[in-house]
Amino acid sequence: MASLAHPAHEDPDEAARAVRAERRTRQLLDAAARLMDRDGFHGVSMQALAAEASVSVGLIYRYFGGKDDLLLAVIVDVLGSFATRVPRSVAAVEDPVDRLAASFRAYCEVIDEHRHAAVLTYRESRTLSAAGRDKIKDLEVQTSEPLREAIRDGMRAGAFVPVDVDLVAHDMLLMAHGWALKHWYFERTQSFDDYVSKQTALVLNAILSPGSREQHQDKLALQ
Amino acid sequence: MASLAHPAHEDPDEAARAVRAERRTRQLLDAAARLMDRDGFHGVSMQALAAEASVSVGLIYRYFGGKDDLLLAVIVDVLGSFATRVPRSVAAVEDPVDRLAASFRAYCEVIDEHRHAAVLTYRESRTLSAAGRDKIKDLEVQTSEPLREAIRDGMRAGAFVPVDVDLVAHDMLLMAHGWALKHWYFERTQSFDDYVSKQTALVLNAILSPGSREQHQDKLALQ
Amino acid sequence: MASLAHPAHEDPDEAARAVRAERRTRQLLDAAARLMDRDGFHGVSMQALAAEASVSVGLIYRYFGGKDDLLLAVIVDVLGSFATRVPRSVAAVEDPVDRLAASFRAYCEVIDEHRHAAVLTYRESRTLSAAGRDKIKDLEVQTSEPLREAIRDGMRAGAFVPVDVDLVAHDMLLMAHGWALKHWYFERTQSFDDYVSKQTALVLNAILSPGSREQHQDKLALQ
Amino acid sequence: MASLAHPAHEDPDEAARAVRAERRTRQLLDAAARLMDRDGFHGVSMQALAAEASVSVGLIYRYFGGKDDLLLAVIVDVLGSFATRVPRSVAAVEDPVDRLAASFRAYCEVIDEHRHAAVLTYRESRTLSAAGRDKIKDLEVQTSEPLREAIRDGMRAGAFVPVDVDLVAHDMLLMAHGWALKHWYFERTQSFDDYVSKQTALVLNAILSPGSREQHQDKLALQ
DNA sequence: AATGAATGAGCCTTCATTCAT
DNA sequence: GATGAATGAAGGCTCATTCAT
Repeated sequence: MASLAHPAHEDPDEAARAVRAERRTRQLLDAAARLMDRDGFHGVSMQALAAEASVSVGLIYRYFGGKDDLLLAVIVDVLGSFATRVPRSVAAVEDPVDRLAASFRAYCEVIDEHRHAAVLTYRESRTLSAAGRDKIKDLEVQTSEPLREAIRDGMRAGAFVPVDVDLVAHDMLLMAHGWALKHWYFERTQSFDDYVSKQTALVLNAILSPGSREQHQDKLALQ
Repeated sequence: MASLAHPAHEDPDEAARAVRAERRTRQLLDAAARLMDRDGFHGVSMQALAAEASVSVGLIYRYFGGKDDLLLAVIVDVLGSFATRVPRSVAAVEDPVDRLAASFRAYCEVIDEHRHAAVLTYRESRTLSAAGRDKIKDLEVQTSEPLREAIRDGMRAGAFVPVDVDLVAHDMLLMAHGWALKHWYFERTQSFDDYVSKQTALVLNAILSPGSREQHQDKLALQ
Repeated sequence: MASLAHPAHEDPDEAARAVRAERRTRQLLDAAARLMDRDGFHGVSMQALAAEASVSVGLIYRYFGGKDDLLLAVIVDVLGSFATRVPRSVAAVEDPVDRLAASFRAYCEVIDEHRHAAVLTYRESRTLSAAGRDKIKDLEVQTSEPLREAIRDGMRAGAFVPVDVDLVAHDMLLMAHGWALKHWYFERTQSFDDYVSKQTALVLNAILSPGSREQHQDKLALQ
Repeated sequence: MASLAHPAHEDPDEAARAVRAERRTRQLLDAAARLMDRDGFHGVSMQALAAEASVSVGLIYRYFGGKDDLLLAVIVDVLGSFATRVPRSVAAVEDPVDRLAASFRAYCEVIDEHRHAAVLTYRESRTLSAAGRDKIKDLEVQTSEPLREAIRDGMRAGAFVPVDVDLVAHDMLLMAHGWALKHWYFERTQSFDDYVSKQTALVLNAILSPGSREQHQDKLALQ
């Protein structure tokens, strides 16, 4: 915000400060995600967080309004990764079917990387204020837009049979989160790649129109 | 002691006491599920719980070892409903495809009825002791057995194409829980029945073998 | 009290009741002493006590006014043992020196038998009400009277040199209690008999008049 | 960290902090001893203690692990006084008899000054953890070493007749504690000095060898 | 006389938050 | 900006005591 008022190129001090602030924020966000994943939101004390991030307790309050605020920030931060990463992975893909597959894979990758924070959405949502919860719901809907778009495009192009777009997108998101939620179960029996491929195959088998099946034969193996 | 004089099943005192204890347990379990669903495990104080259940704080500790123990009991209680209800709903169904559909519907029904407690599994698992977590994992696996069995039978009978049984069962469980997890989202756009029918259709479209599709035509509508 | 109003031989019911009450009281007092010795007054709950004594919690309140009252009763009970046992052990002993030795031995024996409760006097005195504390102080003074009397008689007879009677009696009481207080230390190096003999020898060496030493030679060995 | 830039003994920050911490610890230890003496360990609540020490409840936990830990610290603190004060009072005394007398007087003085805390050893030992109890036993043994040494030296030099060193030392310790334990009784009849002199006389009368009595005539008056 | 379910005040402890330095 | 000592409200839990049966 400050950087909007005083453009960086006019005040080197300001700029340096902004950079430092950015770094601090990252440092805290990462430490928080790490700890909250391990011990749950309520299992992490501000003092433990300060220790993990190697700062003083007081400093956390310079960057975040309080513990709840921090939780919200952590969750928003992950959801932000989807908004950044997924469109990037999909930008060049024309074919809607390939795009759906690529989006799904991108989701799964982000979740795999943030397995920490991904589950926080499920676990700690009740902790947030109504306002925070609404913000997250919005972001979740926004975030799954690439999936919905691919499905809609595919339907329009006749590659997919007509389906309830929201429902299918929701299922795919659930499948992506499933990797984090039931990681304890699947990690013993299959690799991340197996998981993604098989789930993609299931979805495509369910919604691909008869005429498109041959073209995407390679993505339909269920086992 | 009394049971030596009068066999346990006849002793009116013993029996009356057991009944009262049962009622208390239910009363507490229900109040706990209700409150924990609304405020999260950590958002519920034992005093608030006592008030909700209209008992004193101390009494809770006669029936449960502590707050953690109570959470575990609430979760186990729901999982127990699956073990009781699902097999009953499915007992008479011969055809594996119908059985899969019926099982899924039964799961969804139980979850719909226990929407409170169902999400606790996701939200509060980190709170549990390692032992408690293991117990729940076991129960979850046991609980999803009817789904897996139907899928296996269907595959053997040629009704389903070959699939990763665990994965498909897991996806269906996720879909069932999805009704509770994203209830805030779907309740505005569709009824419980719609949700179940469409999800069933998606699964069957994905795994039904070409030869069986005609026979189950009525369950394949995706919209 | 009731038995004073209605002499036992006139009302067999009353008598039987009194006997049962007596037995209950003993049962509770013993259980309390046992448990309080092991876990300290505050470490014993009324429910634990009830269990140890194989009665219900409520019943304890029929016999004692409450927990504090029970503690007082336990302590008074032990102090009562002194009043009963010590004079009996000493009744026939004429010689003041022998009487002092016999009294001391009797004290030590009672303490050894009630090692449980003996330490309660030291440990839990602060728990008692002022009234209770005063009662115990009185009993303690009364209780040590045999020692003081022997010392006084011995001084009068010329067997002991002139000493501060109260102080010597107090020291001997302390020595007797020392067996309970430091039992953990001495039990490894000496028997009860050794302890009593040596302590007696120390006292006699300290206060025996020169002219009486020869006569009590056998009680003066310090090692 | 600071100590890397400025050696610990020069760093004013570090030093100031240490001093403040020291002061706090004293403040808490003293308040605890005072209150626990008056009301017993279990009679003192952490809130009452905080009030007495004029700090917040939470602060106590920065300095001590908990209530039990604090009790242990109070006791260790007193026992530490013995280890510091007694040897100092005795350092220059050559003659074993004088040394024994001086040690005993020093013990009594420390106890008189810490009358509060001294009795805690007797009263609350059962409250401590096994580890804490062991630590205290060790310290008690260590602490009484000056007495034992003086007795041994005196025996070797022929000033004392042969005695059970441990037992005599134990008795003297008991006598010293007696001043605190039965203070309510003796304070009415005699001064601290009287108490110490008479007790010393009793011990010396008991164990001084015939040949040394004349030389220590002045310390043998029993009344 | 006896039971034991039920109560609720009060305790120890934690931890989000503040503020003087 | 940064620190960390200090605060105190609130939570989980225990247990002496009561009372309907």
